[in-house]
Amino acid sequence: MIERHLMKLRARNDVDAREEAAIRDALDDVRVVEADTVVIRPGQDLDHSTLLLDGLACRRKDLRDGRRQVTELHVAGDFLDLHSFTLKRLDHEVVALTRCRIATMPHRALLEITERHPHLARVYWFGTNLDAAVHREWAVSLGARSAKERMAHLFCELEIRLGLVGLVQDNSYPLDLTQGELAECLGITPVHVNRTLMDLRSQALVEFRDQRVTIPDRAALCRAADFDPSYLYLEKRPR
Amino acid sequence: MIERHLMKLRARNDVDAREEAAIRDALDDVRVVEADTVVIRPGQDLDHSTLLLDGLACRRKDLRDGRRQVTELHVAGDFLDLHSFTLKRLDHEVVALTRCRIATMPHRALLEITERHPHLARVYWFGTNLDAAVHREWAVSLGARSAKERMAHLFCELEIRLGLVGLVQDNSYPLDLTQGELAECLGITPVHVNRTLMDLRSQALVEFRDQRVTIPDRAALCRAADFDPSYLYLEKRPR
DNA sequence: CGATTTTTTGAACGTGCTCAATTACAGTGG
DNA sequence: CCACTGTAATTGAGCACGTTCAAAAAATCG
Repeated sequence: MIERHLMKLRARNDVDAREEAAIRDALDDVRVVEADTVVIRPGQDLDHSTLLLDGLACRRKDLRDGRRQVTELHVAGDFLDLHSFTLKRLDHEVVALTRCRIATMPHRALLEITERHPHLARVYWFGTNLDAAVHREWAVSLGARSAKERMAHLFCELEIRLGLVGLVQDNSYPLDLTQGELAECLGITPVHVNRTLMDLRSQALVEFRDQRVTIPDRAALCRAADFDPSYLYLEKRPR
Repeated sequence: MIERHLMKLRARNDVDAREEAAIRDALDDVRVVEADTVVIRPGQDLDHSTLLLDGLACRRKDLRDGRRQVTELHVAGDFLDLHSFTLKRLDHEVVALTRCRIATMPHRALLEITERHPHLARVYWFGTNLDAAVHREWAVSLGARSAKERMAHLFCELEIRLGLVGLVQDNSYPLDLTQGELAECLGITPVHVNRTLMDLRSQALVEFRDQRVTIPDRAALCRAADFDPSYLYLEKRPR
């Protein structure tokens, strides 16, 4: 059940059996939410954090006039709002983009973890800092990269993040997003997403069809994206 | 010396005398760095975090071809890299934009704080999550707002953040940035910064001259910026 | 004061947007 | 199985925001 979450944690940090048990104990409620459901509303008082067991979700901010920006995509194994443990309310919404299986962890349980498992507490603090690193990279994409580079960059990021949790097979991974949703991630219009996808496909850099991304030539895509994975902190840190 | 830092913390969290003393004890080295100095290089191994006592600094990411994006501006009282406590190296550089006074806090001391002062540890965890919230809002600006809105939004953000540490007087605050540096924050060219500034000034929304920002009509500027300060988490949270 | 950086202005250009229409596709009920 | 419906993908044409390149003016600094 939390195997994907553990895979993600252990890619970067040591997590021993006691800590693993503490995580399992801290989780209580598991439920399924349908696609296009707002899981957490901005401003809502929160007394628990939510772990994504399966599916695709995102953090999204809405402007008054209907414009929207997705600030992060979440894959299986990610906490959707570990930061709510300290923030107690969110400045953004959390939305299920596909049908999602989620588990909740009460902040009370997180508080206990910080007291009884200081190392695990740092691992989780690291987790929120990793989200921030992803935010920074997206800001760079949105501010300094062309539409084509941005899109290539996102496909590279997801290839690594999904790979960590075992969801990449044969240069290909599932991505159940519409072109319109992709547009909200990339800060461009759906029409331009379509044209950019065709452009990338025509160069055999990425194929995006039937809810699947295929990357024929990883090195070429990384080059086109100016992709440097160091912001994903993939090396393992000592305990 | 750390008065600004305490003002920032206390705007959002309770910090008692014992905790204040722990912060003072944890800080050791104070020094001055000149304007346009790279304070922290990306990838560098870090065993301490750096607190900005005075001056203006930023987090900046550089692309291979010279393009750059600033992902956050830092004012007096901000930690420049509290996240390095868990990350141990940064995915971005930290640059002093003006002459800065900085103090360092060894990670060893931070580790002690997390063990001896769990509440203060959460306050600092909150601090890194606040940086992430600012990153998200910048992503929204870069992805979904026009150049004019972005610029107005940044001036609103800084008005609040500098206000918290006592640096706003009479609708006006110091901002020692060139138009070129502003361009790197906003993801537009220096030429367009110039034109956008003239546009904002012609509508009497903002005046930016002589390293100072003046906001004649705060409400009007917020409206033009679509500014909603809730992402800055200005309400005080219970202990 | 001369040297250098920053700001300002102009004109042509291009990436990505807008608006609109068409095509493809998936789901639903008859 | 097919007509019907709604959503998503695709294509086209004109347009606009912001860029690029270049030069001039102004401010800053030694």
